[in-house]
Amino acid sequence: MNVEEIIKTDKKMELPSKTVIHLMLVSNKVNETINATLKPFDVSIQQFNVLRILRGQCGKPANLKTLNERMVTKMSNTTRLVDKLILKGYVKRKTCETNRRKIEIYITTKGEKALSSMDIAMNKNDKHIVQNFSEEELEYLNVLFNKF
Amino acid sequence: MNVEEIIKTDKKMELPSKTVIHLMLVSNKVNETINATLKPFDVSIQQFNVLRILRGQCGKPANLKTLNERMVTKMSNTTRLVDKLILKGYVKRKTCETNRRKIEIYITTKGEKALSSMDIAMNKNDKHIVQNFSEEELEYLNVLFNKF
DNA sequence: ATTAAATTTTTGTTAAAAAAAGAGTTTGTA
DNA sequence: TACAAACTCTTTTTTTAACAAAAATTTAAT
Repeated sequence: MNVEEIIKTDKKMELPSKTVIHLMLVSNKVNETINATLKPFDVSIQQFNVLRILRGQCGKPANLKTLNERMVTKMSNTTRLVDKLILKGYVKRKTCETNRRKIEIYITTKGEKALSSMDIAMNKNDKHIVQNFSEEELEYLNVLFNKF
Repeated sequence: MNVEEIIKTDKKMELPSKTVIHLMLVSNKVNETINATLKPFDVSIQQFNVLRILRGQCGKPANLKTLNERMVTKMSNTTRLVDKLILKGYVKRKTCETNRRKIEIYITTKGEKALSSMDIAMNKNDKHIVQNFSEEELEYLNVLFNKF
């Protein structure tokens, strides 16, 4: 992937702008491979992320707000995103007893199993995506990412 | 932005997976700022990109296929994306005389003017996004991006 | 010259995302 | 208690994207 080649005509581009465009190109490319990887499982990236977050809760439920803070999508969409996961039987929803505004969301056994097989495919894809990096480069890339 | 903090619970995550997630978080964050920056101008990121590509053509028209090769979206949507820009008076469409399958797309003077003011806002935003980076770090980040 | 194939763009349909407004619940304060 | 404000979630509406298929034109082959 080479930005210069893709953004041929704008020669006078400053480094910050170039970097941002480059970032977008990279993330679009990566996103495509992730979508393709998850396609056989019939879940979106966001749905996959929710499942992972729920598993990370280790039995403890997560409410919508928590999910949202750890995710990218907008609150209003999280509701329906969870709806879809419920339809698939991957998660369960239950109103919190101590604060009835809150909705507690759990991953089901079925959800955990599905997630396991997704993980295998995703891990393979992740490795493929960064195959041109050495371990040191990856470590440093993560350090740089923290500066955003 | 710190992944560890956001993906708290998954301790056993491998470096490639961690990096990919980190990338997604960063690009989502950056995307949000870009959307916010363009919002006052009432154009989407994609529309902005089309305008930039057209300006880069230096008077020469671009057809839909060319636009598409330099963009992310699907062909079928590029048609409608250009429709929106025409409605705003930012671009013009004209069928090619030598090959009437082709549609030539030009940026208008109004479009160029609008784009100029977007550029100022976007450049400012780009600089803000990478404010924590030194120039060397940015250069190296671009080198690393080329490895994807 | 006709027909088949390829190219370029558009249209229609469906699903997903963004934005804004709304409903129910709790908390704090007078 | 009562009332306002804050919190959490849902609903509705509008945009945008994805996918499949069709339309229009050109190219190539027989």
